[in-house]
Amino acid sequence: MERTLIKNIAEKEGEKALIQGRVFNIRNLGNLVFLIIQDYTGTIQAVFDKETSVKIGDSVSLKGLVKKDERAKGGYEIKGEELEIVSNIIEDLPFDLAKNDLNLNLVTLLDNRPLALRHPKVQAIFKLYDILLKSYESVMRENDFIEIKTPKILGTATEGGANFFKVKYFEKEATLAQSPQLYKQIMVGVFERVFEIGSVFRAEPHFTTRHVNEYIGLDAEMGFVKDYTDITKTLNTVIKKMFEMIEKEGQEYLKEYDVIVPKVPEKIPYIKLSELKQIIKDDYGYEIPENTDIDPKGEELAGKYAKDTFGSDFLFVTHYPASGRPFYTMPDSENPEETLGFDLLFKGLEIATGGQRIHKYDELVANMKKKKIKPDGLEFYLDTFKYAIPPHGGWGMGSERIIKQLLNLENIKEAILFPRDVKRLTP
RNA sequence: GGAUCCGUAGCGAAAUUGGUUAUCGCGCCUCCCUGUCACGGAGGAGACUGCCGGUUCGAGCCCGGUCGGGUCCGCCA
Repeated sequence: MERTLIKNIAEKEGEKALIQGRVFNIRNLGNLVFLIIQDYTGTIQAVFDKETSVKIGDSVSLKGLVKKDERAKGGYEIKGEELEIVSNIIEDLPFDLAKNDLNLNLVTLLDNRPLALRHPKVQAIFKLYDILLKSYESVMRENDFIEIKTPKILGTATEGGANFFKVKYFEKEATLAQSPQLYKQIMVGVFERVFEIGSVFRAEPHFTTRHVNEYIGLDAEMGFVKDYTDITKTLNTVIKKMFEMIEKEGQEYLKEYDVIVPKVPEKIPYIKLSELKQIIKDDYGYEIPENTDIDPKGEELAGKYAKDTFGSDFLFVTHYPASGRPFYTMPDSENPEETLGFDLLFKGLEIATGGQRIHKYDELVANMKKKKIKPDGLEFYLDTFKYAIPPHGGWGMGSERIIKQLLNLENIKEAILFPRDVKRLTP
């Protein structure tokens, strides 16, 4: 008999069906036993009138008559006839998967990740993440970007500094990519519009709920931009489409978290960093020191400001000071102390960073000198600019941060299957 | 890296000011139950309170050390 997926059970009404899945819960009422069976498409109740030796967690294959029954969740149930345990647990599960909420400490959740992922509410995060990745890919393609994959093992750190991982590479020392930055810029000179979904490695020893040492970046780079607003406008469109797709396709999973997908404005409000700092000080009484980026408390207030003033969960913060931005960032011609770099905040958390880049060779070399960055190992990148790269720019987005903010997760690690942090290298 | 907090059955928590046998819920085991859906009921097992040392008549609780972890800051997506 061919397997019937649980989501298709209605098609088999009145017939005998074969269901394969895992025993999610057992409710034993004596001479009436309910088994809740979970496969990758959903759960269904099977009724047996004899007690079996089956245990929660076992993988089973069962045959029975599919009946419509209002008393069962979902309206259908299976009158069980044959039950075969195809793989049995040899140890009791360490926590109760059958409860509505798993209610585990983060450490327990992550230490037991393969098991915890069997819980529908945990799975919902990754179903939504799947939609998110798909939506990014499709909206980028719609806008003529082509997908590229750039190397993650590099000879030179992308952006200098000490926050990269060193790896042994045969006789040489290599580093793991901190971002696809240099390669995506090079590719602007080839395809003009490119995007990448790829791993990013950061060796910073951070201990926060929004950082990990490996994450998936949603990058993009585009050529022939008029100025940085071409980039923010494109990102605005991309985010809007992504959220629309998540809302359309993710209802089943969103409701697990009681979440309403926020409306992305047609035009996400913009504000210069310097003005934002002033507003946070004047309106919210919180002072951020000069010459620094906004701190987490400031970001939270910026989110509040965007909501209060524009009714928006999103806010572009522009014109970051040159001192805090990487060497390839285009300075503002009206004020070289500031750059044409921006951040995108979602509910008070930075989810993307981007900007216009320097496209002229001489300016790039000069800026590197100014920032005291040696060109050693970066020749392949710099040389590209000798051959007329158009004005361009792009962004890098933290995919897991979007999910964290969307579902109001306490920790970004909940949105990563197998997160890597300072303390955690397994599972 | 700095600051701060926390380690109590498999899981999640409680334990008054230092006081006698460490409590509760879930799970587990045995029994009862033909419409449960976080099933219900009765009974039972399961903990050297992370580890080492100290103070005290007495330590889960106070002190020192050690190991493990969380959160915030810095940094960033």
